[in-house]
Amino acid sequence: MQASYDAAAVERAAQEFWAARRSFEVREDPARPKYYCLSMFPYPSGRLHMGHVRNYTIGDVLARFRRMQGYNVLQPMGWDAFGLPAENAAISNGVPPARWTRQNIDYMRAQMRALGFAIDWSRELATCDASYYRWNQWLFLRMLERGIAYRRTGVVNWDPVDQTVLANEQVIDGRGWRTGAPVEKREIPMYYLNITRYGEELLRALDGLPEWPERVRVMQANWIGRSEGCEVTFPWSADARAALCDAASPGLRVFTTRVDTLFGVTFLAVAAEHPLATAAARTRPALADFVEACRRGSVMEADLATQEKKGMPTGLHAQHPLTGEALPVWVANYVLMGYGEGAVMGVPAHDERDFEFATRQGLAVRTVVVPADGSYHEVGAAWQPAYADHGMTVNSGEFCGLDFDGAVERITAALEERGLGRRRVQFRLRDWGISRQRYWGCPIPVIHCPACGTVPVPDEQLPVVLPEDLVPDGSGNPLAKSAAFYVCTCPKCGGAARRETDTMDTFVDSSWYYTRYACPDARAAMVDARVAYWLPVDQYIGGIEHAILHLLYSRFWTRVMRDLGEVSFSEPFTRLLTQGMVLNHVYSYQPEGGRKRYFNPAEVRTRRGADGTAVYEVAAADRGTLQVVHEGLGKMSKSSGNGVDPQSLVERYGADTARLFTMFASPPEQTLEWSDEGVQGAARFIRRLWAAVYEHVGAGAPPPLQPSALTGPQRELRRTAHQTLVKVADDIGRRHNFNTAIAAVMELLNAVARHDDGSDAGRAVRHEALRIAVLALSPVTPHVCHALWQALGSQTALVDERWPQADAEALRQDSLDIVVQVNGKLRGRVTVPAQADEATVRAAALADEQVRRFLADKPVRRVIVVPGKLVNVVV
RNA sequence: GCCCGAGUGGCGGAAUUGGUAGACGCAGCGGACUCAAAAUCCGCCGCCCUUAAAAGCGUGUCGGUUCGACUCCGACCUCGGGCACCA
Repeated sequence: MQASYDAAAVERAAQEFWAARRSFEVREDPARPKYYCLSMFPYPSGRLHMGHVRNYTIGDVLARFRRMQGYNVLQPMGWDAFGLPAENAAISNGVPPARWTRQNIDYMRAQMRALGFAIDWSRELATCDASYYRWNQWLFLRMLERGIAYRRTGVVNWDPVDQTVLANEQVIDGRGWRTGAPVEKREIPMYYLNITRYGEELLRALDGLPEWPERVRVMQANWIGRSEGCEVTFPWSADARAALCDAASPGLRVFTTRVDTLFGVTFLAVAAEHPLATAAARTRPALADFVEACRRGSVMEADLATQEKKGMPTGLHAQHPLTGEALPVWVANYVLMGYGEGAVMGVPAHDERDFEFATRQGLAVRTVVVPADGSYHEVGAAWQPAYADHGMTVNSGEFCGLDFDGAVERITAALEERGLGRRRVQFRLRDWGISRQRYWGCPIPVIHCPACGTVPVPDEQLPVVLPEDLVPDGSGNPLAKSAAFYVCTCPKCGGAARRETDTMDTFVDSSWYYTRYACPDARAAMVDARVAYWLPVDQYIGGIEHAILHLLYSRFWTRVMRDLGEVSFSEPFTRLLTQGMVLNHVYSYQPEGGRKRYFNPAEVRTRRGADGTAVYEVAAADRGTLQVVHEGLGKMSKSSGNGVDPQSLVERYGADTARLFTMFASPPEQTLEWSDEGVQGAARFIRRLWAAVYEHVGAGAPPPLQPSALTGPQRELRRTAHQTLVKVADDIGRRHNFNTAIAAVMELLNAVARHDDGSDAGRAVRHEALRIAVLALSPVTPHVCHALWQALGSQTALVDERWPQADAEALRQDSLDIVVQVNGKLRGRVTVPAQADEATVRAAALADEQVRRFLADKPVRRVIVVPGKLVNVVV
């Protein structure tokens, strides 16, 4: 054994050992319990960032721990290889996305190997491989057959200068990112997946995911947004009927959850895209301008929700379904075409948005619900949240004096009788639009024939292969300009036809990759029998930012596969761990009138200024130093220039130090603050562990441990070691708090360092303690532990070692320290035998001198004894 | 705007089911070793008042429940994630 720790040599040796033994390649083994441990696959952006290191280290710790517990552990890895950044790179440097992506994958794979993850690389896949995405296409065709996939128009961001569709990310302050032109909305035909068909099931099944974080389930439930309400038809007045020229339309249909407020309706409002708005705009230029104005701006919900509530009357009317009153119909920008019917009934007295709108437009406010406690009888001039509460109906004709449930029931019945309403469940969840007008994605397998219409590509012609030599230039999809791609013959009539040039949303790729890992080489089918052994995923690890979309789409896609008989489970991920972001300090400098520049914290030096406050400086290229501003902590990102390159970290300290620091600095669900000093602390601990083993081994092999013949301090160290075993297993296996598991091993090493005992028994106890420390830390720092395990004289490889049971005899305690409080304040401590009963503990507490001082001569009113912990004396 | 989180010493964090607030680490201070520095080892380290001890105060703010609250409840403030075409 080397006297000093050489991370590079230790890590190379361990990785070569694992590679030669193919330690992490796994097969189905029905005799052993399986554990499928999966981290979200990365987008191959070029290099790993610290978020990846954190994500994959968490997964690796869990995978290695479960392996030690005897599970047959699968930990695969792959690449979410389609997406926008490859096109952006192509625009700026002319390299085809395929080449850029594959180079990035090669580089990042090497980085991952250097970090020593226990990955079965034989299962690696990339979503840009035709052998993978052909099954996206195959399943899409099955969905098309069943009506789960369908075509309709949808709204997109349109850059009028580049003549291209923009992603939300490419819209900055309502303008195109490259052209700066104001973005417009445009309706184009797109493919949708009918996820709302599964809305009810996706919502209910959340209850069957007890090992998902509560907040993720809540977010998904809110996203699905099931609400029970009523669909109400307001019959057209003559003016609206005339304008619409649609005899089939009986009236304006709205959805409401508050049909109890029906008598408070003073106006109706429709979205700018609603057919009535279009019809009314034909004869009213001002309204046409307003509708046109609503079409400008982005399609993002956050923008729509924060914009000023504007509206304009259509001049048309519809009739109240029960009173026949003529109600004005407005166009309002806060009504969304995508939700419900694209029209709402306006009840200013009992809905905050309607109240704001009515106040601004001078529309009437009619109170129809009052609280049971009589706290108000009339809605006032300023909005109060209580106005939206359920209460008792008033001013509602024959429906007065009813509570919410009663009013809903009777009013709905009255509407049903007239054929103007019915109960309905409405979801906030919308169908999933998967068409992207982009090149670097999975082609949608349909053909447009002038004679036959839209024709699915026959299965035997799959995959529709994406050509890999095209280079996007920012002016639209190059597939749409590539005759070699789009010119084809119709599979039905054999005539000339045009291939669909839209590609699929990359969320499709990531909706089932975890299933394919079970059988990455299956050629004849999407999945095969091996899936039944490995799936569902036992532990999924990834960023909280995926809490809704990716996880919901995966749950949906899995159900579609289930209904097609491809898999037999409904939920793909049994346990979910959502890791927090990695943060670092942000430093910037903005010259007057110039552009703000960011500086990496590694370049910034801190010193005390004349007044004692911190001054931050960087060395300027030309002369002297430049004073920069500390903006606080921010997510590590290219744009803030505050990233830490894992590569240089591994080169400087080794993979184990990188892994140890990221696991120790904070619990996985919380944000992680980068700290160079913390990294050094992690490196220091590994050196200390190495030195302790080196020193111990240098004294020769100790004799076998005789547990029954130990001194007090020897028993104490042994107890600490076995307690550590229990705590680390619980912290890693149940709590996923790796930071406290590591702290426990640090405490054990501190105890070993204090254990200054050269006797045979003392050395035997130390030997056991060091073995336990190395074993317990091995999921986190596998390389150095691999070497130390050998140094401690083990015949077996650590990677094949089992997690030992703690020795109950070693854990046993003879006496306990009990805390004594007087009126809830800590006043003393007493030591009692471990078996002492409540009366003994109580007597010992009351007899304690410190305690008696605080009791003085006051009568004891009550004594609370918490067994094994504390006594509280109340006076 | 809507939905979901988080706030504890100089710093990262610990306190697992309502029961000792500050484990472990970082930084700092003092000491040992060294010609010296680095590394390493030992000790101290919430605030306040103190020679010291003891007392008092203390988990974003305000209020409540309880013998007892970082933990539960209500209101507020600040920071972060998501909002359907970034992944």
